[in-house]
Amino acid sequence: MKIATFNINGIKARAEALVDWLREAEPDVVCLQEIKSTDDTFPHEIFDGLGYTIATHGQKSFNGVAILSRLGLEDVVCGLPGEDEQARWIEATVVGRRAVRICGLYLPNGNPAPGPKYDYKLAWMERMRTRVQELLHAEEPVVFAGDYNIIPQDVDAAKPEQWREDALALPESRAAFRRIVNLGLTDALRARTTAPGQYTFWDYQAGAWPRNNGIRIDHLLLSPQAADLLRDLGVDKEIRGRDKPSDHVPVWIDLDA
DNA sequence: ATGCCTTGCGGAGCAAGA
Repeated sequence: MKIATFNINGIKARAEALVDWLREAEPDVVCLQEIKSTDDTFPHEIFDGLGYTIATHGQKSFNGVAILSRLGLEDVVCGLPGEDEQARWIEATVVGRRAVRICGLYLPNGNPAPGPKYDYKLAWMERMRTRVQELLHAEEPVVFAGDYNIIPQDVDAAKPEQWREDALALPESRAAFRRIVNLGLTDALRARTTAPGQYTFWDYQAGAWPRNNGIRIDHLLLSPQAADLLRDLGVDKEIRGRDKPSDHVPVWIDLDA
């Protein structure tokens, strides 16, 4: 079961590029972030003939998450428990040979820090931690896939000094991320390699892509039962060099499920 | 240097991203 996460940065602006990538990569499940679309205006028609079932949790202009699946989607839940005006979380169960709970998330950016946006980020992460804890009680395969807006360690940035005061890398942000991971999750990429340079985002500005000034902020965290099924992982980096790309690239895992 | 791009909204220039 190939499961990908991709911050698409506007589904309407990226429809053609997304379909091209789907045809090439053939993922079974895709968690999309920043669809920047309501459920009503989500362009379902661009996926016609590709065989995906789609669940969306959108809002006007900003944020918005969705899950695409070639294996169907069951028990869809939108949003973390508690009130939230921002569409950042969606869950569904996908059944292959094994049933896998998929959580697609778009964690708040949090800049500028300190400030109300940073407070919202940390509070959101605490709400996520509670939900992760609940889901882990089932002792089943669960995948938490998305744009975490967290640079876990200095090795995950080309120029870590540029991010010292940033909400993506502040010690309190990293500690909140570790509190989630330490519930028993595996960072799928770090289970495969300790190598530096595994970036998933390059800013549009200041020639970040040609200079390879990237950061790793898109992650797939696995429950113990999902980690036991991990067969392969990849970052589809070449997508970033195409015309009109998202500033993020897809990250995927293959589970023996 | 809160800009350097890019998208959405709406029909000009902001807000937001990271």
